[in-house]
Amino acid sequence: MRIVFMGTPDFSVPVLEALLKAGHEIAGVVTQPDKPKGRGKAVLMTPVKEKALEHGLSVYQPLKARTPQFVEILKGLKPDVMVVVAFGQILTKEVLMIPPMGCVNVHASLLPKYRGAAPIQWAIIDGEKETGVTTMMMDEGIDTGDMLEKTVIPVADDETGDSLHAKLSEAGAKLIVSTLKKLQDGTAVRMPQSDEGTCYAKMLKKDMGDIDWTMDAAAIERLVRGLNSWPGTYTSWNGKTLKIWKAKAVDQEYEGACGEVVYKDKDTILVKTGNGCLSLLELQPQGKKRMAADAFLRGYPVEMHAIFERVSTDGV
RNA sequence: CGCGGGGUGGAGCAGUCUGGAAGCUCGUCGGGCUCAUAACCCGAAGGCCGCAGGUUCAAAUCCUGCCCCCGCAA
Repeated sequence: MRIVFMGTPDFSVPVLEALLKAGHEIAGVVTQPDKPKGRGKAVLMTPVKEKALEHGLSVYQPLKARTPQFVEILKGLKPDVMVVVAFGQILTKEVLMIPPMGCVNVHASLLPKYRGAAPIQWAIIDGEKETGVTTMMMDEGIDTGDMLEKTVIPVADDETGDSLHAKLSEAGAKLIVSTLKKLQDGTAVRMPQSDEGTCYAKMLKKDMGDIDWTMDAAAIERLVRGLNSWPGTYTSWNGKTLKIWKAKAVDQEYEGACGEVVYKDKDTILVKTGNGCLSLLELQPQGKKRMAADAFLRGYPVEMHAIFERVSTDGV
């Protein structure tokens, strides 16, 4: 089929590659404009743009895909279908109606659960046992269209945002190929989403990673895993920010305040939380590399009863 | 020219301001103690102090240029 692909981050790349491999004709690739990123001020291409250029595809980077000018461009590409994966812009009805076969979206959750921007991470943070990917026909709502196919993926005990991202991205790539085939054959079955059991996975924000030590240890552990590697979790120690890369909830109670170091040996730091303790396993001081707890303790002798606290002073 | 931290034996750090013997906590290896040990005691190996120039009697330390890593911000 003749396809216009819309996507932006890493998650979209395997899907684009799968479409190419399946022999579809990519009439054009639409991605977000390049923005200054990184430590200097270098303008970086989006991952999708990089991959598209590698394959010699035409790339479009509209500031807004809904402008009349860009709608004309899209029409001119004459796609049979548009495949949208984490594009990052909301498409208007006018855009959705361009391809005769409609617009298919790959979404990283088992809809109708976790509609929205960050379904992968929220599934971990909420402690879901399984999640997955769903293909659907897009409509004007955010992730509300009729569902086509699903793949269920179990959430591992040590799952992180990154690891799940990789699994779902790969699953999505396989699924879209199957879905397109069914659309082409006319064997695709549209299933409307029920409005029950939906929830919205709001966009991740940096300050979500500011650990609240009054929460349950298990919940903090899930937060640490879900926000790894981006945006990451952190706390404040001795007035400096300390990133927490890896931590494990421990079912032990000690006397002390939430955020207090209640146990320490040469490779273990236990911090008291609202319920149970959190064992800090991999840390990163400001300006330093991330390191395992034992390495951290050699260079930064944390004292018993030291206090970890929230970075932001206002209660959020 | 966005702001900032850092590169010192295998690991993590101190020392740099105020030049003048390479240090700390570990790890490794050997030996000892012990029923035993990740515990304890004794001993040893292991460093172009990121790279290149410069100043000096003398540079990890001061000056100049470069490379690399990282936090914030986007």
